[in-house]
Amino acid sequence: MELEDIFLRVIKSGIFRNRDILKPDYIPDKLPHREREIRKLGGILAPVLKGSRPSNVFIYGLTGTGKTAVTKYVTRKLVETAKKFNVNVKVAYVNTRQSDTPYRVLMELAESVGVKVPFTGIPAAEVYRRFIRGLENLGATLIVILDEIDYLVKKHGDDILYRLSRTNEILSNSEISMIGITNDVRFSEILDPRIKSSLGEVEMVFPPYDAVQLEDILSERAKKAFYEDTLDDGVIPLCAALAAKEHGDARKALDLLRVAGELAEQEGARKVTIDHVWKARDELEKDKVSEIVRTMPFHGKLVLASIYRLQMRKTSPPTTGEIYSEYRALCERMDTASLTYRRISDIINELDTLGLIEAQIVSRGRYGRTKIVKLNVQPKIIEEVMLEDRYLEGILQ
DNA sequence: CGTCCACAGGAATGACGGGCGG
DNA sequence: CCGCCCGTCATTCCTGTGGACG
Repeated sequence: MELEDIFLRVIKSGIFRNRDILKPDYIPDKLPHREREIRKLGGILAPVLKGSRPSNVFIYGLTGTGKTAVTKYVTRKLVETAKKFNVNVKVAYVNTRQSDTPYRVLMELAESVGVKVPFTGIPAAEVYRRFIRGLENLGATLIVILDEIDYLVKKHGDDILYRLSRTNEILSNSEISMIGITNDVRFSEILDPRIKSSLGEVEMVFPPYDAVQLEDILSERAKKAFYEDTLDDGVIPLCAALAAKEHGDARKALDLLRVAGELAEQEGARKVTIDHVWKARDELEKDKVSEIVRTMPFHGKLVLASIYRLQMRKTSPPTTGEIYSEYRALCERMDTASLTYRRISDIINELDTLGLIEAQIVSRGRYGRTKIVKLNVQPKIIEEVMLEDRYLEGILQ
């Protein structure tokens, strides 16, 4: 198929009215099945409009349960209202998975109050001081949203949470109030009790969506995103069902629907079909994996290849020890110095957090305690992705 | 009921490159 | 330009542990 044909098809296609509505960062004006949460969070933050500091809030919920969307939605409305009543409210949104060091978090906070800070070179304490100074100059109430906060704490401890939670004692002209968001249900267990009580003045839990609710969400957005009669009957239910299997992840459901639409468009189809949804599922997985693999350090790729090889060869899922010897053998073949066992153990954990594998600690009694590892993506996709890298092609054989 | 396997994963430390402030 | 501090990756050394086996 010629490239120009694809362009023409997309131009002529009557499928998408506005595809941005299905993108993950789009915040709709209606969030179905989250009305209760919106009202509750709104109620918690409302006191800021009368000049008092809102309680800190802690929000739990699995990925794609609307935590971020609800928080952004409510704080956006809050800022709008504050403007009308001439109240000085600022919102700082930090995703601590992207900004995954205390330094970078402080940097983003500083930037949210208009202070520029270099990427590195100065002590974190100095960034903190500049942030405080910047905030005092504004004389505002700053609502700090720390999204995916468990990433930061697991990697770097809860020091900055402690510091941030006590910042109000230093401030005279301003205030901060915090919203912590996490998808780790057991996160509070690893927190220092002092931080837990100050950060979790109010706690909210976002339940997963079920398939029916996901259908509502999709239908709501599809009305605006697609032209009428462009979706086959089964499309939305299938997207919803697939996402419901992944613990009711609405983001996943929207991705599926959007990519299915894009595939239909590129084919020049008049309608989005169930088939497009299945293809979309494969494509999303492949994109995820190849993105991760591309940015992974070399030895991470070798470890992943080792796991793949073992899984193909053996019937029982491999353990850390087996993976390590396989990895050593691969290193030898590639004429590369191997890393230590300890490091590989960490890399396996990293692959786990990235979602490429699923690692589970098991005790086999007399025969020791280890971690058994399973690939969490289709082997076919690992193959495709490894072939893209010319240093790695052939490594799977 | 104690032992002991096969690891998990914490702590300390070091090498290294980037980007300051002086 | 230098010295300093940073984050990142890696090594070394280490203590901790669930449960089948004897």
